[in-house]
Parts: sequence; C-alpha cells; structure tokens
Amino acid sequence: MPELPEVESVRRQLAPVLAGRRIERVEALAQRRFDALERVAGHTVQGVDRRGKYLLATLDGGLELVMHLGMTGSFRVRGADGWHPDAYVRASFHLAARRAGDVGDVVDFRDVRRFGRLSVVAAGEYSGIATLAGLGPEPLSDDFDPDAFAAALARTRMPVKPYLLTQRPVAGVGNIYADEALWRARINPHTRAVGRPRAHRLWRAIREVLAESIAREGTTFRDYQMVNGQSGRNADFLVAYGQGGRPCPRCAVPLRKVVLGGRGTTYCTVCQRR
DNA sequence: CTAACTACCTGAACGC
DNA sequence: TGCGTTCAGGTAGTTA
Repeated sequence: MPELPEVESVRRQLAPVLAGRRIERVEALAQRRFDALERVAGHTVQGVDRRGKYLLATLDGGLELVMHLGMTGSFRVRGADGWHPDAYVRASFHLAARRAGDVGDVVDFRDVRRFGRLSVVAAGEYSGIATLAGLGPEPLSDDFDPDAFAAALARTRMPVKPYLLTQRPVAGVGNIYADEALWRARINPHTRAVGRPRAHRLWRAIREVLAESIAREGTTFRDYQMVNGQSGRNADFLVAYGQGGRPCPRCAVPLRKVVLGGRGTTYCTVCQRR
C-alpha cells in the first residue's frame, strides 16, 4: 500500500499516540516478518521518526522498533474512531496508562496480506534489514542532492523505474509516485541512460509529487488508511498511475499501461519518449 | 556487486 | 451463482 506520503501521514498521527508511552506488552502472531517484538515490553517510546517507507520508534534502553506497512498494513487505536479489532489484526501494543487510574490504550497493527514488518533492534542497527541499511537519501531533505542523484542514475544499468523502486537512489518512492514523477519529468520508465538534465528534472518531480501528496495525506485506493481510519485525498490528482487508456493531460494521446520489472507501469508514449 | 526471477500472503474484481 | 484467473501501493531470498 503505502509509499512515503502515506507513511508520513501515518507517522504524524501515530507519534502523538506513542510518544512518551511505556509499552507494557505486545501480543503478536508468530509471523516470519516479526522479529524480537517481545523485547519492547517495559520500554518507553521516545519518538516516532520515518526513513523512506519505514517508521522508526526510538525506545529507551537503546532499542528501536522498526515498522514497515508492507502493502496493506495500518495502525489503529482500539476504541477510537469506531475501530474494533477484526480477524486481520496481527499485533497489538498495550500501552501503560498516562496517569494512575486511567486505562491504557491498545494500538493494533492490522495487515491483511501480512507483508508488513515489525522488528526490534539495537538503535540504528539495521544490518538485518537490508533495504533500510542501503536506503537512499530522504527526498525532501537537503541530503537529496541533484548531482549525486544524477550520478547514481548514470551508474546503474537498470531501467530507471525499477531502479527507483529499489530505494537506493532515493528513499520512499514506490509504484504510484515513480509513475507520477516520471510522467512529470517526461522520462520513459524503460530508459537506462538518464542524462544530467533529465536526472535534475526527475529530482525536482520526485520532490514535488511527494510533497503535494503529503499535503493531501497520501493516496488511498483501497487499503491505505491513517490511524484515524480516514483516507488520503491524493487519488483524484493522479495523472499517470492507474490512468491507462485515459488521455495524457499534456498531449491527449491515450496513456499506455505495460508491465516493467514485474510492476504495472503507466506512461505516455508521446511525451515520455525513450 | 548487480540485476533478474521467484516467493511471500490474501482478497477483490473480472471473465466465462 | 460458481469457479478460475489476474491483479494489487512491497520487499526478501535465490540464482546467474
């Protein structure tokens, strides 16, 4: 489901729920993608940050809870916004009460397809999470440098779109925003040699499409929802992703949908020439 | 080390 | 209605 704008929207709602709270215990299914979750018990969340599509909760005692929503993951607070657990809750975090006498909240992790990941690691120790360890720069920070990005695109021999999806040249771009940014930058997704001028256009387009979507709290098609259960509002603004057959907003030629690197890919054959 | 495949899960939508 | 096929916003493991 979620790419950077969706994960950032979740982070903004999850951080105030978890920050400063002690996690008393976790109930979790024994799942391949859950690791050392029991270690969070008794630790207090100091803050919730984000890198790319990963949510990172810093805990006291030098621990860190790494969370990835996969395709269908979401967090909900039990009893809030009409949420009651269903058959797809895979883990539940029981938080200590804020004050003596209060009832502690329960944060549920719901994940239909079970591609989500929850791991407890020593703070900053990402060697067991290869994609996070090799993650590219944050696209909306000063660490995302246009010349370094151009150099990375020049180095690879992969087509540009699958390369973006590896998370190595830049963090947080998935299938939706790759199609949107390539359309905006007028770059064909199959291109293997992106020169400096086009790389700079793509650099800008990535920052624009992500920032615009964050402002609308992300793109909802089906599963993605925020901690309050609401949808993002960006779906109505997509011009490429999911728009195959519809006229290109720039040149009116029908957009083409193909499979590239195993992922559905939509682009304009006229204004995104090879 | 890179790049190409395949595997992991489940449900919704679609074709017959 | 029922059944089989395809697709889905993402990695992670294996192979060449």
